[in-house]
Amino acid sequence: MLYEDNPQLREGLTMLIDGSDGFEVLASFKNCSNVVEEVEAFKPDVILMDIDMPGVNGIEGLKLIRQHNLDAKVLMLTVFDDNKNVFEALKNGANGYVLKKTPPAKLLEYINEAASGGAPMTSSIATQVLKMFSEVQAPAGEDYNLSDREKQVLQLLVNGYSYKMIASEMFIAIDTVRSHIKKIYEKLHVNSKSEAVAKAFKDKIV
Amino acid sequence: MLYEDNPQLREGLTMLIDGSDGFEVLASFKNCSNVVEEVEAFKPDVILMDIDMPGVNGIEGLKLIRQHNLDAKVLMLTVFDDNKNVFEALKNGANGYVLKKTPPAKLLEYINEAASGGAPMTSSIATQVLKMFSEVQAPAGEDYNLSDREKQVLQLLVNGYSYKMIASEMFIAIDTVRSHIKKIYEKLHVNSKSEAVAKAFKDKIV
DNA sequence: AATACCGTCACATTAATATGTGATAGGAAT
DNA sequence: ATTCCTATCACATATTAATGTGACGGTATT
Repeated sequence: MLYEDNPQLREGLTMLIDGSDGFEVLASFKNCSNVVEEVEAFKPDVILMDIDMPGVNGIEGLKLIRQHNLDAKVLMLTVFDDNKNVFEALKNGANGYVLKKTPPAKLLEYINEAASGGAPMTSSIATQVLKMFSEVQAPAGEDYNLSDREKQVLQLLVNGYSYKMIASEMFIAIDTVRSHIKKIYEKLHVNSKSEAVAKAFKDKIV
Repeated sequence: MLYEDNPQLREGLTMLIDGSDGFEVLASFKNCSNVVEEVEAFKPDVILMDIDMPGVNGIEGLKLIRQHNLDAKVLMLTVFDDNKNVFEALKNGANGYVLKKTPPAKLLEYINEAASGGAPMTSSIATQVLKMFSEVQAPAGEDYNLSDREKQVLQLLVNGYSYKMIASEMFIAIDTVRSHIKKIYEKLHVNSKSEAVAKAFKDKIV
């Protein structure tokens, strides 16, 4: 099934696919404004989905399809490999992401791959995807050198414990808790509980 | 360059690669215990890196290579496509991830792809990668129905502002800040600043 | 017109936090 | 042997935060 606003490209793709053994275009549309009904009606194996369409675009269409738990494979098909759309598409459960400049033979291969549970991606996209992964990585930034005891106190702070509760949880005096916390603040360069908690999350200390 | 502990496979790969036009194995090793020196000495374009090796394994080796900013492409080569290793490898900057069962011709193609800046992946791996993306997605959990003003206050709390500071930042009385915060606590089902801050992070409200 | 929020402010009280200044003891490193 | 760090505890004080109760005007919905 095809979603593509450009009539020429839509026809071109239809001819390519219909003209190939084992492939058939069930239907094609110029945007996703009725995507749910259409997919339910035609039950395609694979949907070629353009992103940039007037009206309801490809990303929105993809979301709708996934929200309704329709089990078609969705292969995003677009001119640009801009970071934002790639990420949006992938995190919303696209099954692949290929550029329109893909040669026809390769495109058919990709459709097959998507149909059989693969994840076809143009290599420039795959590279981007990998880059996103390595960027997700912990910034390996400052370690802050929190001692074990300090980490433990911070953990309890994050969990919303008061000083008193921390003291009884750790079997130490409340004043000891205080001094740990003071040390933590120094090490994290903050001066309030909320900042410490926020930093603990941001820097993945906890 | 090859890192592979199994001598048979090491030789087999060497023969395959050396026997192919345009390919050459510079060196091969049975683990990564001296990976940094070796990579610096041979300056390979692409490294085929087994993961499961005694001593310093492939993931560790990859980390070492990236820590030292050596610019070789690293293509992970492994028997299993287990989730944990895939994720570890990718987030540490692997350039590709292929299974050992890949047919020889395809493997050479993958090496080429890696060398030219691509991101070759066995399709089962690519599928996993996509799955990880969609899992990263916000759980679209509870909305908590915070009003605009409440969100703003929460944001400032997260940034470590005191009530007084929030009041002056928002040009409202400190008592108004108090009442906003009380409302926030009710909506988030918490009863302290740190819990609210923690929840704000966990549920990506901010 | 009644209801339900939102956003604003006030007063009062108790609990918790932040900060300063020490002190003691044990372990690790030089 | 000395220094440095961790972990523990104490006392004191000022600031903040949490909670309760109540009020007023505005907007949106029904």
